[in-house]
Amino acid sequence: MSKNQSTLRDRILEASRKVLFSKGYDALSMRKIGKEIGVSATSIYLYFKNKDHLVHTIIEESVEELSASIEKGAARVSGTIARFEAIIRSYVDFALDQPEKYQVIYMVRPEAMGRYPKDKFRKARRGYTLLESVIRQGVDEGVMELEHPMIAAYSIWAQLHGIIDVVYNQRLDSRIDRSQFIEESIDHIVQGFLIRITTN
Amino acid sequence: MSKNQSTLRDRILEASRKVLFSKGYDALSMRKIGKEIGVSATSIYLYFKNKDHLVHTIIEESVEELSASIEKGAARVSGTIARFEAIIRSYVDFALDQPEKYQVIYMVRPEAMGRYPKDKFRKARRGYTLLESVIRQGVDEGVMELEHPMIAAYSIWAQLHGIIDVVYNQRLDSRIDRSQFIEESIDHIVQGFLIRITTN
DNA sequence: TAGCGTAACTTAACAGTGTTAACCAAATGT
DNA sequence: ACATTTGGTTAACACTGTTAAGTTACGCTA
Repeated sequence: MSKNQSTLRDRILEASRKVLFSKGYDALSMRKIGKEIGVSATSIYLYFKNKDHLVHTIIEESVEELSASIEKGAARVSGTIARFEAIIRSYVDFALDQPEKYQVIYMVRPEAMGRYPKDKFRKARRGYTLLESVIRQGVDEGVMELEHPMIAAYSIWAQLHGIIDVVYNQRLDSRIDRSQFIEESIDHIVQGFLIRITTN
Repeated sequence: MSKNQSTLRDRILEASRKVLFSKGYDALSMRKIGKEIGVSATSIYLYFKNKDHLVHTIIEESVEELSASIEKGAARVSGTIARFEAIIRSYVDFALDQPEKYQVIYMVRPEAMGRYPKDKFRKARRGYTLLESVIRQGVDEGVMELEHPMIAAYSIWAQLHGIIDVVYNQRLDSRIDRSQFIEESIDHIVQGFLIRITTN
């Protein structure tokens, strides 16, 4: 009676992704997933330790896609600054083009996160690692001026996340045009890292 | 038999604040609040329409305090850039000094938010409004160069939020010193808005 | 002073949640 | 042919937010 060619684990993931992407974390319930794919809720526990584990698996998928997307974007151009900007652009584009996938990455609060720890996040660091090396290159070439490339990389990440977060959580003033806000924000962030001669 | 001098509504808020600040949103349950203050869970519905309304009330409190704190910080200094920096500092300091109060502001996801809408957020805009006017002043004086002060103000807000969010959600690399990260991030953000002569 | 109205609160219940323990049937290995 | 494992099930526990209905006690008016 194999409902489908694909394995049950895959069907669980697929169904979960669907409701997670469309209705959000709170709407994701084990019983609903089970009903959706015609199986008892408890069967999910045969493949996932608990709900957090299930969600975390999906998050990992998205993180992987984001990383890949950034690497691809960076590879398309050459030159340090161009590459610097390309990485930033790729991050933002991913967030805008695939809102669901981006949002699940930041969906789960750290409390629940703690149980499935850091080593899983090595992948997440891929994008940031790339950014850091570009920054390091920029410093060597003298187009950027900063002391700690690693910190700078994380800082950019955080600032971009803040921008996207505000947009998606609708904390923007209604008078502000979404994409204008994003474009100008990117500009400011980028400019904040390039070398300058300040008047005074 | 008045358990306390204070009104029940106040006692509900106090208890809610306590668990919200210490254990987080997920740990906040109507029954627990009731038990904490020796009253049935349903009594809460006499003073708050539902759980969202209760939480929202507490959020408002915190937003109010943040706004006040920023205004106070801005008033302490004079000069446009000093004031610009003071606002940013006040925001960050509030977030760092009163983590619980800051975090509740961004605790609730927008879905649940939708029901208690925007007019309540006018207060939240007070801090941003102040920032916008300072930026406008900076542009007039020629120390800042940007096209849309309103957008810029929102952008700074978002970037700062991103920084704090990353810190609190422990998405930072363990090798990075927390306060160093914050200090350098502030620097970059500020520099991103001051006037400059880029060496191409 | 009796009676009414209402304010403040409670109990019981509904429908849902994550998770565990115990059980069962079919497939597989020897 | 028998034992073991695999892949699933049902029932139950202890929670959750929320509603409806019931109760108690106080204040006001006649």
